[in-house]
Amino acid sequence: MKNKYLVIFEELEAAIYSGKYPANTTLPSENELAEQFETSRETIRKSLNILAQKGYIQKMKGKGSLVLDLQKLQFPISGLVSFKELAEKMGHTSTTFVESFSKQKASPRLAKEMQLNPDDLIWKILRVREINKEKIILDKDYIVEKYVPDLTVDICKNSIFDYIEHHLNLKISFARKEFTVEQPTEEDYQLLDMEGFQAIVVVKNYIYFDNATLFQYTESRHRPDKFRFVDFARRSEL
Amino acid sequence: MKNKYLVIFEELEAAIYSGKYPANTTLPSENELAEQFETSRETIRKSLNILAQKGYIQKMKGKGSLVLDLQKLQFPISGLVSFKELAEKMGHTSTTFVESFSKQKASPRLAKEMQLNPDDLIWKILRVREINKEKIILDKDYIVEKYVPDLTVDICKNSIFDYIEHHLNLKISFARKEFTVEQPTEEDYQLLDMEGFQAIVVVKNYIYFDNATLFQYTESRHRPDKFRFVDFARRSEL
DNA sequence: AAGTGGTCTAGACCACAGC
DNA sequence: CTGTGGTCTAGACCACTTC
Repeated sequence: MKNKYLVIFEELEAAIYSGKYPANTTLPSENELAEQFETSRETIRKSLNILAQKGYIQKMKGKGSLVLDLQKLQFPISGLVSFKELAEKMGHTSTTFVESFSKQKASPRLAKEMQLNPDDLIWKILRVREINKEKIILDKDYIVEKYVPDLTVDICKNSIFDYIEHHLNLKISFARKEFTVEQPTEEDYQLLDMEGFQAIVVVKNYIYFDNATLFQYTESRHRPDKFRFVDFARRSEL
Repeated sequence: MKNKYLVIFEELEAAIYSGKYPANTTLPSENELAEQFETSRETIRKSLNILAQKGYIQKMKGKGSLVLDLQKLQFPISGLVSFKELAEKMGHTSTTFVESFSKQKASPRLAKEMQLNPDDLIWKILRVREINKEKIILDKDYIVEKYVPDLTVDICKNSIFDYIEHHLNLKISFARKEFTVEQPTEEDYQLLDMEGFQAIVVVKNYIYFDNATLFQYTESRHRPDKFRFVDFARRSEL
């Protein structure tokens, strides 16, 4: 935590949460903040841009940086967030069941979808997520073995993301997500508490490392009544 | 279009599309680009950051800016994109039917959801979107009348966004989107070609101006088989 | 006219990759 | 060691808002 602009961003974020800068007031001007934090204006601007991008403030030319109402806007569950992080944020009791766990050669279909060499091995993991005693999510993970060689069932019971980021020290950089709604398969009916629902929300996730290599493909299948995705989007100017 | 960093972004974007910078090669270094475009490195960095945010490149410390494969990643339909823009991008023939169009006092429920004064008037617009001869999307728009006073049926047949941005010259700034899957209502069955589907994808959209005032609430109801949402997300580092 | 945020500059030092 | 991108600075000018 040494980057000045990140430190300042976090201080301002905390200050907004604490009520030091209430909603519908403006932050001190960029020049004032630069003085307060003993830094240059460009650095302050970097911090403010993160606040804006995350939906804390709205900058207005000639006026100032308006603090937005977090209550009103609620909180985006967007970005790359793992099941575990999410469940904890919501304060739910959750359990993960590892239904199957194996290492195998990629099927031709998968090899194509993940752009693998034909002899690359992949981990194939099937997990069921239970929230409040209901089996609601089916996660199918396909992870390139050569990048994440020492996977175990125990790791899968917790967070694979956590293991990759903190134990292997690999940086997850970006992901492409795709949302669709499909007919449930036999597998869905068998493994989840479908309660008569005849649709399933499928989130396909292609996850990339820092160096732009695809290392994981995840298909998350959610019971439709329990699925909710919130996004905070800024209008791109182009 | 006078901002240097935007001009440079667009040139680089075009160059990537044209094949001048093929996938899996690196762009010229920031110093080289600064020379080429006769500008400072910080300005170049602004342009490159937009490219990265949009998924064109991946920056790697010590190495360079890698051009990503657009074919592989496909294109995100994310952000705030109107139905019309979207249909045109996909190359589909599309029609919009304005089912109803009225100005009225906001219902208590809506007034609360949109944080309005009890005597504010709103436009209420019901539109059905037809793509390839199938009625697939039901759009319910609620627009605060005092911000957009002169709405007409003709405008609704085209793009309301377009009207607001280019004719009223108001700046749309950000939106909060929420995706859920629900049971279709009677209205859905009546107005859309539901073909036996028993679920509907509901996208709730709260749209804000530049000055952080909420001016429009839109509920877009999609037939589940025709719904697809793609997102390109960078891992936030916090 | 004074204050605000938006852009741009020319330089500096750092951490990291690769030879 | 050199070259890369990442951070930071101190200043400048501009467009916009407010008085």
